[in-house]
Amino acid sequence: MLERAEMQLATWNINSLTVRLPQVLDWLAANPVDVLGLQELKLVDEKFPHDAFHAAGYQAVSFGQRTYNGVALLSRTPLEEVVRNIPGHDDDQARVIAATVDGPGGPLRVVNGYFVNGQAPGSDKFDYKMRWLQALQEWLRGELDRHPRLVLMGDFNIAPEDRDSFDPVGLAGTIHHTEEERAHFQALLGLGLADAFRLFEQPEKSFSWWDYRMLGFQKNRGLRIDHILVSEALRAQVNACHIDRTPRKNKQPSDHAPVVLHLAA
DNA sequence: ATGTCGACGAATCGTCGA
Repeated sequence: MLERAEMQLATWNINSLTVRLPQVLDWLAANPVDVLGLQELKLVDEKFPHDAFHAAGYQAVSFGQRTYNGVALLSRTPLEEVVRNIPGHDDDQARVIAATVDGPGGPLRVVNGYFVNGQAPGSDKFDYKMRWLQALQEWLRGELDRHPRLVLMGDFNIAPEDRDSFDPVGLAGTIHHTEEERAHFQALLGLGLADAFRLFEQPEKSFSWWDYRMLGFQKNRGLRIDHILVSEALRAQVNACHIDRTPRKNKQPSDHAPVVLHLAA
């Protein structure tokens, strides 16, 4: 039996799987990761393209909804113990899917989330974001007890620090940048999770999202809001973490770039 | 503040969300 040198996981907000399926398949062909978490499917489970992913070597579990939100996990190996949304937290928006996969050194719990955007501080949507983040944190506390080897990935819609924003001064206090959102991000780290991207030296102005407007990508006016957090039990196995900007250069790109995690076998 | 997208309904654009 051939032993894999490494396991790779990735997260990508693809802003409509209906539109972006060809790009996801192209990216997987060039980047044959073991696990991929997708956000903003914007389609119902009945329309999820299982056949296309299966042909590419992936099985998938999805949690979709019409028009908005929707998340999925793709994996080369079986996805077990699938959980949809935050247990005990009543929510009519499809934002979380979690599953257990075989990992290097033992099973790996993968939690994939499309965190609430929150629109603007003071809005009802911001209040919902705060409640959602609180519920996530409380659920993850137990989830980490049950599954010490855990990865939390997704579109967090939070720029954790000033260096994660193209304009930390001008955008101070606005959505993605508020103290309240950043406190929630720190609370997740306080559970024993580490921001895998920051375990390594990274280029300055590394971002994962750029507004479609105003030539955001061309001017690198972006935010780092897509993250992969790893539990303490996994930390020593993290070999690398990087953002792949290449799909953002394509025609008809998602506004987000994939983030990739390398785990040592 | 926003020149872009994408989904939707019911128009071939207006509205919403991001």
